[in-house]
Amino acid sequence: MGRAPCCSKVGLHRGPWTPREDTLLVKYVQAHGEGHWRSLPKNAGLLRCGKSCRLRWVNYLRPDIKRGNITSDEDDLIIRLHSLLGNRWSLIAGRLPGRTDNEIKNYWNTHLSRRLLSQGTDPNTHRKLPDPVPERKTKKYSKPKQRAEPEKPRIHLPKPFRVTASVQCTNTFSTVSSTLGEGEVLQVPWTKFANDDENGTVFLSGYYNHDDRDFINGSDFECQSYYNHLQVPGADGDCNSLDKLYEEYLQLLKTNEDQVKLDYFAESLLI
DNA sequence: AAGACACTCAACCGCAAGTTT
DNA sequence: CAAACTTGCGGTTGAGTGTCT
Repeated sequence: MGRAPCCSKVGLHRGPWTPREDTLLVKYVQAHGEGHWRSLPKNAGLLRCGKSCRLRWVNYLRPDIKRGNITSDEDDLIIRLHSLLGNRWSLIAGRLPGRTDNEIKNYWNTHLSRRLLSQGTDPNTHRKLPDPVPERKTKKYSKPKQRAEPEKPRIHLPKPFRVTASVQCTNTFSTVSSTLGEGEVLQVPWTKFANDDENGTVFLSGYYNHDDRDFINGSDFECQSYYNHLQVPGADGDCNSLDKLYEEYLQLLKTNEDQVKLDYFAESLLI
């Protein structure tokens, strides 16, 4: 598959993964955690290169992978994020819990870019084209059958985040939590104070546990602690951060001629 | 029924950025 | 500080499968 190997990896297994290899990889990562991909194959008894192991884990074996068709809401979000971020697939995937950058990239290339073209929009610039390109008649295609996999809980591991000084505290957890299912991720936007030249948003992630009606993994705790530490004025008063961010986001989309603002916003999404 | 074509997506690559020595 | 190593990203490829003729 793909191109010829860049270097000779004599004796290494290539191509599609076998169930046995998958099992070995999953067991090893469950026991030792992610990382150390270079030494992983040897330790796990796999005849694969570390890169291949990482890719397989990240794009297929991770327990938080969301299988199934991409919903229209996700469609919409991908298009909007792409208009802001371009082909930064990993960033876009970071906003879609359970989706991988590879999946979104594939989906964009096979569905969305074509659809935008047919709607008269340049998929690269998101600007109107003079002449819409008629959509190719797509044949009905159903996904090839995947190996049967046991139902797994959807857990979205939070991405590392950077918190800069002077962050506006919000209490959006309760606002959003009612829409979350067990184990689903919350990504709460925290807007920064605009008391310096930086505009931006920091996304913090956590899990919502309906039984405890609380967030786990410490993110909210850490943030709260951080706020307490900063003693930010109004730290417990503003519950409308999500709304504000969304409005801000819509405004930017409406005025997408203003590339500077868009770039600013896009930059703020960069972790 | 069979071959040609269309389509999807897993897996590959090279490269850049980050980290360690 | 530089070299070596590791990790992650985006672009690309082609095997496998569905649909059409």
